[in-house]
Amino acid sequence: MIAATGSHDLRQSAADPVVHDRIEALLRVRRRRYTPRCREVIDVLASSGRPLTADEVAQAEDSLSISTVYRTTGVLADLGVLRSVAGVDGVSRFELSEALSSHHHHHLLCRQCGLVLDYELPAALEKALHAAALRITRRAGFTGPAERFDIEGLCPTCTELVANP
Amino acid sequence: MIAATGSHDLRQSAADPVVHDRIEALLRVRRRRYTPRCREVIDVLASSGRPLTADEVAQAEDSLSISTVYRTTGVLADLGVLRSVAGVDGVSRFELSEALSSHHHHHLLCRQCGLVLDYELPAALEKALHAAALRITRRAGFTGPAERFDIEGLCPTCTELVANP
DNA sequence: GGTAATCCAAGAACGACTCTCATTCTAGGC
DNA sequence: GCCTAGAATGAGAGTCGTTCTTGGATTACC
Repeated sequence: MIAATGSHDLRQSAADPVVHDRIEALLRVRRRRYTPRCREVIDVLASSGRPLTADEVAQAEDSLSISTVYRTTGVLADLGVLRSVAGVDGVSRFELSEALSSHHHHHLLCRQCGLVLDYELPAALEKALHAAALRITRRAGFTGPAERFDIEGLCPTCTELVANP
Repeated sequence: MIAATGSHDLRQSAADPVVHDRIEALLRVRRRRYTPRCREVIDVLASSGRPLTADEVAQAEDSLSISTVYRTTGVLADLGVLRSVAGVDGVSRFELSEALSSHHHHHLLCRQCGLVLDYELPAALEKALHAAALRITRRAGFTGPAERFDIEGLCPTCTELVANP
């Protein structure tokens, strides 16, 4: 399943109330408040069908300054609420962690404009990949592995632009 | 197979003469010289068992200034001689393209220090992944896909550091 | 209501990378 | 071997994404 194909717009719905509750609980443990700014960052990311750059998050909400977005995403990433996605354009993007968004997925990246979309793999293939990743990390002495099956290509918009410049 | 496990040192051997010849031919078509600096960049990358940052390349050869490394790697990446690898630390690393290094591989990344190592997947799994990637990109309207099965974790050195700070 | 902790915005600082420009090198013609 | 045009080089300035700092605003808790 592919989210936000073609156009680069954001979805309309905000984050599930349960998601907010879980994040608030996590923050409480760390003695941090679930502030309006923090909630806004979560809502923007939850309502987008794809990982967003700090700049995109700040643009989506007038009340969010760029430094607030960076600070908040940093804290939330530390807590495991957000995941940082390294794009091919050197700009990092943020998305809700899989534990909160409740669907395991990988990324489809455009090597021209840096767009990042989500997709899901068939369960059988996912299982085989996971087993292979475990074997490989163990052999290399790595710990705490997480695998990513990223696919890089040209998005429809950039493909069109290359064909008809 | 894992290259350069544990210690982060570089291999000793330089690039295969055939590799140099092929790169020189590619550069000639573009009216560019295969200069000593350019050759040094290739040698450093070919003799390393893992992708290197621009800084690491410059450090490996006293005669290479950082701007020369960035300029040269840019040209060589355009030609398809080098591949740029986006690390988890936001620093890009370079390696010989698979066409030249003649082994298809993926990357093992340390989320702490950013180290990138190479590894190879069993052929059967590689084939299944490739087929899945084709299906997914076609459905999303992407073109020219290239898939990457990156595994992220803590390298042995960083695992040790976390255990005994 | 008081106060201590946290949050916030603005802007400075930082670092990776790119660009600029004066100098050096080199291929190819004499 | 010498000349010259054009490519390559290195130092340093500039750009841009990201992080840090600071001083004031807000909030939780008493």
